[in-house]
Amino acid sequence: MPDSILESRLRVDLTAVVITVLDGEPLVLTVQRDDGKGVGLPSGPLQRGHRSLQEGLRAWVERQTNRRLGYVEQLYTFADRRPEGPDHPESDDYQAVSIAYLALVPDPGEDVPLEGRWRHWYGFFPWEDLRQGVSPARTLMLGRMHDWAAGRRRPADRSCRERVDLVFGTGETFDEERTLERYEMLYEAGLVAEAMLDHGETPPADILALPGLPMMADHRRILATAISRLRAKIKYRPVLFELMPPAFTLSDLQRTAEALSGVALHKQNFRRLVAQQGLVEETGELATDTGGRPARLVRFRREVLLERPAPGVRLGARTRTAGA
Amino acid sequence: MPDSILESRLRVDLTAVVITVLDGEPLVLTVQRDDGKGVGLPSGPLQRGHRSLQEGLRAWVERQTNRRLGYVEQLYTFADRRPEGPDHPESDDYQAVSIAYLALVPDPGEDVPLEGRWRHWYGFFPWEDLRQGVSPARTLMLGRMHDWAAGRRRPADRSCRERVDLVFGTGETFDEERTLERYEMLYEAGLVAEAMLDHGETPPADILALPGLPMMADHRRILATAISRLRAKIKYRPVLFELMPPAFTLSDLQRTAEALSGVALHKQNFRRLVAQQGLVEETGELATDTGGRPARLVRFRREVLLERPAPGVRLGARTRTAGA
DNA sequence: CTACTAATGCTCAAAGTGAGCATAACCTTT
DNA sequence: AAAGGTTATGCTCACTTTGAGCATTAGTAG
Repeated sequence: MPDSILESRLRVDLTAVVITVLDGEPLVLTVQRDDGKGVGLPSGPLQRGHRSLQEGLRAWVERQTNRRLGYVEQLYTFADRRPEGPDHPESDDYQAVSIAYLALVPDPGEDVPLEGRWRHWYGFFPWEDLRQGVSPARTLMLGRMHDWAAGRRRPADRSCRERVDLVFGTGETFDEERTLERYEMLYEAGLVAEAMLDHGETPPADILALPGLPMMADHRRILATAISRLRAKIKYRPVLFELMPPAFTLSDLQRTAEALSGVALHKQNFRRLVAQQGLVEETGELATDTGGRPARLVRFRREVLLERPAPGVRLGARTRTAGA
Repeated sequence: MPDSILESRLRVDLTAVVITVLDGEPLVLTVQRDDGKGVGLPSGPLQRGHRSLQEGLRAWVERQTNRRLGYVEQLYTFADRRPEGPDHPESDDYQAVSIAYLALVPDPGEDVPLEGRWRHWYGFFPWEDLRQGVSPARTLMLGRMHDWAAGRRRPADRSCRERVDLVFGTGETFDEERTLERYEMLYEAGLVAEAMLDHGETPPADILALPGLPMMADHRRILATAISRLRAKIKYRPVLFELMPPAFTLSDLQRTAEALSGVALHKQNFRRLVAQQGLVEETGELATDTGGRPARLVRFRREVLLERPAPGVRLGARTRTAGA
């Protein structure tokens, strides 16, 4: 078969995971699709007139959110396939290629009308929030994964159960960066509603009742990709500051880091790392609304971007939580 | 203007950076374009029948190289624009979206006929090889960058010269992961032939005479992206072993690590790190062709992929080279 | 004035890292 | 067979980075 017949032109979509942190809670910008497909990420086709992929995305999101995006980085490119349900037998064609981006905006406030809505990350991934130790949602999902693992024989010498424990982490060994792996494992186990929807089935009530809101198409997977990337990246690039106001306290910074990483951090060590690396400088002012001793206000030293090779906010030790 | 008019369907290309290491030299698979565009990376359109993007790429490269790809990872998605030369005034359309992948194959040997050719990395990026200390090519390019920096006034307080020194590294501070940044800086300075070709001009002889072979379109940039990613990744994922034969010596492994990272490593510390992390196990055999004391042969412990969260080959200290 | 809260300062042991000396086991040459 | 070259491997030691926690400070609320 000559290639020219097989080749096809495709729609190219730009999809945005727009993240912010408000009052210590990580939020993602979502849109509600009219066609009943549910909650999704803002997304639009690459158009003539977009000067570049990233410019296309910026234009697209700014039109929707009325605010300029600061930090934007490409995440991953996915090929959406037509659903393989009974309606589309043997459909071997792509619907679109979708290029996903991660964008960070500082505290959005409530002043600007949004076409779309900020939602909590952990509404979609309740098992990813370990800040208060183990959440009931995490325990429940881990239990379900163990049930699933028990009912499987894997060819590998490592048992499936061990794999689950490794990826989900038992207590101290939770690796916050493996959000995507955890989602994919849950998907494989059929514990997320999308796994059924993708096969054209209606998820049974007991799946829908599990913690974790679904999203349309593969958007929850894209969000998981974004979370994994962001959790890794804050450690070696100063992206955290893209989410901060011009002046902030070290505790604010730590709260933001904890919001994203989903774990509680050791306070003294966190500030030691931030201070040692010269990531911030004092403004000279104090924040008096702390409830305790006033905190010094600091600002990000933009110069470090030019000075140091990998100036991330290394997170340091976590605080030990009883049952985490 | 309604979106539907602006929307366009595009060709989606899959581009592969296929890497191997042979006798301590890092190689990349290239193809020579008939149309006189020069050397490029293997690349082909996404076709109906490809089950996924990655499968498309695998099929595509396997057909060309007659060997299965092992490790494959998505690199980045680029939008190629129509050249803006005099022939295409105001052309505001994309030629294609190109999704680039990084693939690793073990020692290719010479047995299989290739449509394409393995070429040395450092033929395209001579300034990236610091294994023997500073190369003349690096000194030359750094000097040219200094000339360029001297002729510029930047608004930032940091001088342009300091930025150059930071990204290129002076002696001890060379950061091997910043290959892409260095390439982009050279591009900005007009010191790579592509910078002129992209503007429809013929590069003058003195640019073409500079070290570093050009590639067609933005393929050299894609290769730089791959090198940056790979140099970073070997430190926290055991991808190095994708390039090794089933049994190898620790010196072989180190040579491969040095080939990729472009720096010479401290031997004893390198083996300490590899040993401590349990990345390899002994086969019990010895390699007697070392020229000195025979080396123990080891194999990669695939189990570590399941055991440890980030089992990379941390590179450890570099050997101090006189003028590096 | 006291209790409470959060910020900040400081210590200390354990682990990880950079650098280099010393020894072992093979080969080739004398 | 001994000497000398070459590479592999073992080990030490100072220094830095990290994990963890104690102690003190400076506000607010009663």
